[in-house]
Amino acid sequence: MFAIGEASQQSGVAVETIRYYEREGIIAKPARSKAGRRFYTSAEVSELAFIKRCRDLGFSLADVQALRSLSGNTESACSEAAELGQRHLSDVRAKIADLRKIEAALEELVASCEAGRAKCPMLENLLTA
Amino acid sequence: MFAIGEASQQSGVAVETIRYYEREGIIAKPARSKAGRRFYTSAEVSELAFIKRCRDLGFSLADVQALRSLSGNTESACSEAAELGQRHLSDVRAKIADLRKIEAALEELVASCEAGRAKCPMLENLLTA
DNA sequence: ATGCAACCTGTAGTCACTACAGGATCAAGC
DNA sequence: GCTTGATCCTGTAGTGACTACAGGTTGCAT
Repeated sequence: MFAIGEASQQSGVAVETIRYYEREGIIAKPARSKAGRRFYTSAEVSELAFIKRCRDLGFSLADVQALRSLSGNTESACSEAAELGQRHLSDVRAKIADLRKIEAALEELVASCEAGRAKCPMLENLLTA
Repeated sequence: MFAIGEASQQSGVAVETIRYYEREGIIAKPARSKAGRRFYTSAEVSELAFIKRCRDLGFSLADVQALRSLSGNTESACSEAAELGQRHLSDVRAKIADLRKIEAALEELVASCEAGRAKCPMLENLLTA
């Protein structure tokens, strides 16, 4: 059994975030000491680590819930998980494409900028595009 | 003078968002009709369009404020604007790099997934990485 | 006994909107 | 003059996923 600080260190999820997950019903309420302190089993710590890995991959908490419910259900879980992953991958690619457009536009804008002019080409562009 | 709906259409900023910008002090309070309806000059509509262009490039509202204040001040405005742009460009590039890592990880995870197996490799990976 | 780190609850703040609810006003057609 | 429907108004609450306190309690080491 691990106190919340230890669970945090082992899972990589911040203490405040663990409490937040509990409040939001994303994880089950853990055991408590007589004085009211939370204690986590190693299975619960692993669950937090699972959530962390999913979040690091950019899955929403709703997706994480869905993935977690799949991990119990062996029947066709894999294709559903793959679908969720695929959909998220598409989102990520769309975001990359958007950011690349922004990157190109910013490069052009910044490049057009030379110090000391009366009128800044970057600002002019933004003002009158 | 344009009503808020027209100002919205011309600038591309949603009506609710225009009111939000006013509440937050990002734009000045516009003229009002006797009945209390907002009316915008074409200069104010251009200002909204400027904000829209900046937001579309991913600048924060704080950055937009900074850029706007620079557009009045000709002295060294350009180099400051360029600096702001450069910094934002770095942020964008960092985000792209993050998303590319996520993209690669997701590709691998999804590729490892084949329907019908008892254990889903994607879920296994997420559960026990 | 004392100090301090770690824990507790509860609330409010972040960012940039977005979505109502519940009502007032305006312009156009009949 | 009346009705209809679009547009407008204020004010508040919700979004996602945390993060940051304030103000207090507990646990452990010295």
